[in-house]
Amino acid sequence: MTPLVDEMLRRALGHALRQAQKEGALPDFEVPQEIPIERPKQEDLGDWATPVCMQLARLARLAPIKIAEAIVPRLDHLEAIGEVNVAPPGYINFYAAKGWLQKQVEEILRQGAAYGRVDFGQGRKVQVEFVSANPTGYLHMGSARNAVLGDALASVLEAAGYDVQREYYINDSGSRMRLFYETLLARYAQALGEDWLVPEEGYHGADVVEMAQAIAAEYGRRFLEMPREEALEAIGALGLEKVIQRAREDLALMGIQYDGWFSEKSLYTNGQFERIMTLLREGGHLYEHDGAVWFRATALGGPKDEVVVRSDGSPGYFASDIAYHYNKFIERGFDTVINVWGADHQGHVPRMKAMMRALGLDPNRLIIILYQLVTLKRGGEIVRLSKRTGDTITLREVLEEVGADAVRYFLLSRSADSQMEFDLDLAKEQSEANPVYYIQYAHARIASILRLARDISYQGGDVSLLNHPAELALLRRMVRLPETVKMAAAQLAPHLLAYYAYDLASAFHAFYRDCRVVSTEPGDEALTAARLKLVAACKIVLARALGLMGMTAPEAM
RNA sequence: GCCCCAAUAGCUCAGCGGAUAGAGCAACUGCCUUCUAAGCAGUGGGCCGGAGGUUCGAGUCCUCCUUGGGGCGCCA
Repeated sequence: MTPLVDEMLRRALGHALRQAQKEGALPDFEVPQEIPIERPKQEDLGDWATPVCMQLARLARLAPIKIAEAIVPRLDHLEAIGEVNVAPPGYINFYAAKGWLQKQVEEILRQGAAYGRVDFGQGRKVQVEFVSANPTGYLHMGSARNAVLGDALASVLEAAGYDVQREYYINDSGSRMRLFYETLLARYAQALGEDWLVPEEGYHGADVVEMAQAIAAEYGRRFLEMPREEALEAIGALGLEKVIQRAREDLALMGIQYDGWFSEKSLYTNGQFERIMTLLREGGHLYEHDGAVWFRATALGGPKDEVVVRSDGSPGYFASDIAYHYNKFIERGFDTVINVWGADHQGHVPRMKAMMRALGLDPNRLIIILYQLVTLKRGGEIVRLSKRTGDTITLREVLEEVGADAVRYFLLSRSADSQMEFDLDLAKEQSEANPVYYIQYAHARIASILRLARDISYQGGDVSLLNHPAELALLRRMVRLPETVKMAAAQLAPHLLAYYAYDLASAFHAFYRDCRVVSTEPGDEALTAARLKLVAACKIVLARALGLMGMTAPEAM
């Protein structure tokens, strides 16, 4: 675990405030629970700052500057902090101690890939469920943002000290699947020369055609010779398997590995659904109307009641969701569950919260991350994404065209609730001047330096020689990884990583220009060793930031 | 009609209620005999959609309006 400077400052400030009150330098007032610590916008104003004295001015009935002057002499000494000063209208500014910055090089090298881990989550069990697209065809570009967000969020939470499980929910039950199976059977028949029609509401994409052709090639006319229901079931099972297999492959191409794939159907075959219905009925949350079973969501803050079991006896997807979340919280014991959904599912959120209350669970333990939909552009035209009309661009196509790293970076560098355009042509054209390469290039440059210095031993390098402004500026960026991880976890905002990584790369490139690492000048051996240590540590931090975003850190470009 | 998200530089977007609002792309000017020029240094570019309000302090919070996206099914 890496200790966080901002937390140490908070403690020191709280202590100093109380001390000043005890000694009569400040009047009695309640010391705020959370003392704000910020990063000043301009570097010359310090590495950390607190505006707390402005907030306290009214409570203390003193000028902010006076409060600051009472606090500063009573601050505990912190190894990380050098100079402390007071600036109008009442800021306390803290400057990182040079010796501490230099020492972080050793610390980063010692921690290696573990650098940046913080103890924010305290081991709490969190599940991140993401993508979970209906298995009615290949994953398309619309799922990419979900995949990237969910995976990066999971990585960030892991680094922040949570016990994280990544899960994919397979919606292998319900009316959509029926349509998919019917489409597949029709396409299969077509592949065998039969004159079948794809259902009007079915899936008209090329992916189903492809799967049907593969099945026809492998199994021949077998499914045409069975009764329709039997054929649907048999070919459906094959289709589902192909879709899931393809999803696994596509996600693996982006470096995404799940811990669990959860089948919706299993909720019905193992009695889970029946148990939860009994539970809800006993709790008085269900009633019958027009032959359907309804959930009384309005009694629990929902905008309207919801159908759980349709009048034809088939459970709706909300029924599954209730059973599924019961399983997550009660049976598997997650403290928090995060579901990543497209904004087109926003209407489900209130009923999910109502469901939590019905299960006797704190609704805040279920966090739904809604991300705004991505509009895809090609040739200046907006591509409408719809699985059913078949007007799609598959995730695979985009990965092959643009590359996984670029897809991840672009989709990750915007906050979830901003709508965004993804211009395929632009992403390809600009790939040379792309931020992705800018960051990766920094990593590759370091790798190249370390290759050149292969025979130089720098273990004993003296970090106190790192005094050049560019070296210290780089160090200042490097040591921000832990707090960036914490902030990204606290705000569930992995896009902060994208900006951090860019900043870090930028500091490295500036350093690279100003400071020669491997020097052939006689007498430079000690400085060379120190700088090799610095860049080796920087490489670790860059790789870590890239890794958290699921991007590769190339050794050469 | 009601609900959710957004609106910041020409374009794409950052900006945890605090100091002089930032970055990339695009435009313009310089820099490769030395560890990768996919780089560096610099210039120009802003009534932070509009109107009120809260606050010592608002791009950030609240209300209303405008514009764009998405919801409001016995679909998911």
